[in-house]
Order: sequence, then C-alpha cells, then structure tokens
Amino acid sequence: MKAADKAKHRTDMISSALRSAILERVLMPGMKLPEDSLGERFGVSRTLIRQSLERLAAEGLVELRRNKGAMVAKPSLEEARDLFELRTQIEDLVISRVIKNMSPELLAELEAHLAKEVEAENASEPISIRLATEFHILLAKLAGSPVLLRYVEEIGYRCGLTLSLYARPHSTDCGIQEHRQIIEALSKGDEDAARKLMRHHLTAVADRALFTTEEGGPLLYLDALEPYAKKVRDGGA
Amino acid sequence: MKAADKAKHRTDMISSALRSAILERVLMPGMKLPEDSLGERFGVSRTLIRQSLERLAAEGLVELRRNKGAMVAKPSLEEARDLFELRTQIEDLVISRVIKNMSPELLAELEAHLAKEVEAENASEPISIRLATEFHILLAKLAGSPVLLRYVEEIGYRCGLTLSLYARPHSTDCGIQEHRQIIEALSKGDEDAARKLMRHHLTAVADRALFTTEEGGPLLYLDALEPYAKKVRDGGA
DNA sequence: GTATAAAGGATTGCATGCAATTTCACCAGA
DNA sequence: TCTGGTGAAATTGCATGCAATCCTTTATAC
Repeated sequence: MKAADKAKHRTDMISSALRSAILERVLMPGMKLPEDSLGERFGVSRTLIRQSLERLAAEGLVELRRNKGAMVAKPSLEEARDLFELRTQIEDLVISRVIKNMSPELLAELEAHLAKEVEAENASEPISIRLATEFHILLAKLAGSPVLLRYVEEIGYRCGLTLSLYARPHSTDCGIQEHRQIIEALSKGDEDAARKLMRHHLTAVADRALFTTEEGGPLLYLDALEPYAKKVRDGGA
Repeated sequence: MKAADKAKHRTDMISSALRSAILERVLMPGMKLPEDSLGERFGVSRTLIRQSLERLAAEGLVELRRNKGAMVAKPSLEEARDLFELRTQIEDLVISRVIKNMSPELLAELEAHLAKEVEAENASEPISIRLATEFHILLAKLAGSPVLLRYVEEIGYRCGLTLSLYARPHSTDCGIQEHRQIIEALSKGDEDAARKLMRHHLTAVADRALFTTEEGGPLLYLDALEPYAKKVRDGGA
C-alpha cells in the first residue's frame, strides 16, 4: 500500500472549501445551498455535496431542513452568547493542557502562526478573521487531545460565522496584539495570566459583536464560490 | 403543514438503533459493519446506512476506513484516559449551569430518571450502563446549552463504549448511589459538593475500568442486531 | 382587489447500477 | 510448510434516475 493513506478525499476538500467560503463571508448566513448547483460548480454529483453539507451541518455551520435543502446557518443572538460563553470555558481547558505540554517547538509553531497573522494584517478582513480563528485551533492542537481539538474547531468556526453576522468591521484588529500576549504568558508557563488574557480576549471579541446588523433575505450568489470550487476541481487542497 | 414536523426519520432511527446496539454491547468493538448486510436487515438501501454510519463515525462510535468499510470503534487505552479526563472537566461546566437553572421541575425530572435506574438495577448489565450514561445526558439537557449537550452526549457515548471494552462486570453498581448524592447536592444548590461528587463519581468509574481485557479479533455476528432492526423496520423509535 | 386553488417547475429523498478497490482463496515455487 | 502471487468474490465510491415534497406562479371565484 502507498505510504500516503492520509490522502484527503473529495468530500473533505469540498467541506473545507465550503467552510472557508462561509468563514470568509463569501457565503453569507441565510444563503441557500442547493445540491445541484453546488455539484455542478465543484464538478461532482449531488452525492458528495450532500455528504459535505451534512458534515457542515453537524458542525453547525449549515442548517439542514428536511425537504427544504441547506442554507448557511444564521445563529440567533442567544445562541451566539451561549457559544461565546462555552468558548471561554472550553479554551480554559486548552490553556491548562498546553501549559503542561509546553516546549520550544510548540512555542515556535505559535510564533510562526502569529507571523502569518501579522503578515495578513492588511489583507482583506475575512481572511484575518479566519487566521484569528486558526490561532485558537492551533493552540488546541498543541493541547494534545483530539476530542478537545474537535470541539474547539467547531466552536471556533461557529463563532467566526457569528462574527460575520453580528460584528462590525475591524473587530479583529487588536486580536493580534492579544494573541501575542497570550503566547508570551504561555512561554513563561504562567497559567493564570494566560487564562485571564484568553478570557479577556474572547469576551472582548464577543462584546465588540453586540450590534444587530440586520441583513437582507436569503440570496443566492453562488458565483462568488467559483474560486473555491476551482481549487477543488483542479485537485488542490 | 402538519404540526409534527419533528418526525424523526429513517436515518435518525437507524443511527439510534445502531448506537443503542453498540452501547449495549450487542455490537462489540472491532465488529465489521458492512453496508449491504445492515441495509438488508434494516430494510433500506445502502444510502441510508451509509449516512448513519457516517454520523456515528462523527460521534466516534464507529471507525470508517477508506475503501475498507466501517467497524465499531475500538478506542485505545490512551484515548480512553483522555476521554475520561475531558469528561470530568466538561461535566464541571454542566454542574455549574444546572445549578443556575435549578428548579423543582428539573429536580423532578432528575428523580424520575433515578427511579428508572433503580428499577433497572437488576436488569441486564448493558442496559444499566446505558441508563447511567443517560443520567449524565439528562443533566446536560437541563444545563440549557445545546452545544454543551451535544458534547456531553458524544463523550458519554464514547465512554460507554470504552467501558464495554475495558471495564469488568458490575462496574456500575454503586453508580446509582452516587447519582442520588449528586441530585441531593444539586437540590441544595451546593455547587462545590456537586462538583466534587461528580468528579469522584467519574474518576471512580474510570478507575474501575483500568484492566486490559484484551479481546478477540473482529467478528461478525450481525444476527444479534435483529431486534434493533426489527423496531426500525416496523417504524418504532 | 383580495384570496384561495391548482398546476407547473424546482429540489430533495432514496434506491440502484457500475467502476474501482480491497479481500480472500487458491495455487505455484522454494 | 511457508512465501508470494494471481484471479474471483465481496465491498465500497460515486453518479444517476425516479418518486415525493415543496415552492411559485397563474388562474378563478368572490
């Protein structure tokens, strides 16, 4: 058997592409996601699209209503609050585990990511939202618990989606600075400080997001998906 | 539109049936789960079976290896430890939320469940494992956070599966007594006590499960599934 | 002009078919 | 007997087709 059994497959690629598109606000909350059109764009049949949608639905990024098809999830403010509260508590667990595992290699990984964030600081806003989310996910990876990682991923993605609904622009600007401080506390092994910083960081993000920018109805601009779909069709990641 | 839009559908029923079968040790870890045979038994096509298996795989109860089909998951001891550790921490969150929401109605629900556990005390062991798991899930329901509920469900199920692999018989006997104490502490609003009891309860369960009863190879006794499949075919829950 | 009804189109739910991959059994050769 | 390889059977991966459901538009009645 070939060494690379970890070959990601089409369903994974499609899920990832859709997830990125959602988190980068290319697909806005409420947008319909018809199986046919998506399949056509990605160059696969409805079967695979359906699988991907189901996966995203399990993550809470997509809502799946029986006989009515899928749409990008539109979390209510209440759900959003619940999510952010849970997030602070879950990430507490991450912090204490990362501190236990701390090592120079881990530190290097964290700083490398921070560098990416800095680099993209002036890129488009959606991309920096995604990178900010991925900082938290990287942290969770370093915690060494696969299940915990999954939960942080899910919550992080959903919070990202929520931000795209309720947050005003520039909500992530100071995020980078806060990330830097967290890394510093971690490197010193100061669990309390890291925890406090993380709490502060998350509540800050949440609080910045408390305006209801009521949006338009469910639209269907799948055209914006094209670059994401192309990558998949060409076999990219 | 009919009032009951909550009509559970076949995929849900099949997933539930398989989940119960796994938790009740009817399907043992390592057993193969071929789509065809399952479809035949449940009276549906591979499509729905596949969906169900994928769902269970997302929950960690089933392992899905590419081109090689599904089998009941066989968590390693290491994963098991991780799971139990996470569980205590997650259930801490549940406790503090339940305390906030405490009310006579909630208390009644908890005691009703406890009564069921007592009643089934002398029933078959797998069923009491399932009931014990469901106690924790009920608690999580009362915590009022859908996401937290999902996590407790998943972790609970997976721990149940783990117990079926590593635990020796009678590992749940004193569980009921401990559940009773937890309810008591909750009713008094004593968060610390409840938390300690829960911790103690969970670590006790985990510690009882530290023997490696190495198992046989992957077998295929799908016949034992028959009663579960029949329920689904007849439209039961 | 509003409201209700019916028809047509669009979209999902599920089963089935075919190609690709894996598994197993069997057999040759050392 | 053990190793290695070859072919057939079993099983999954994916696409497609048909029926059922839902949505929209048009037509009809009041």
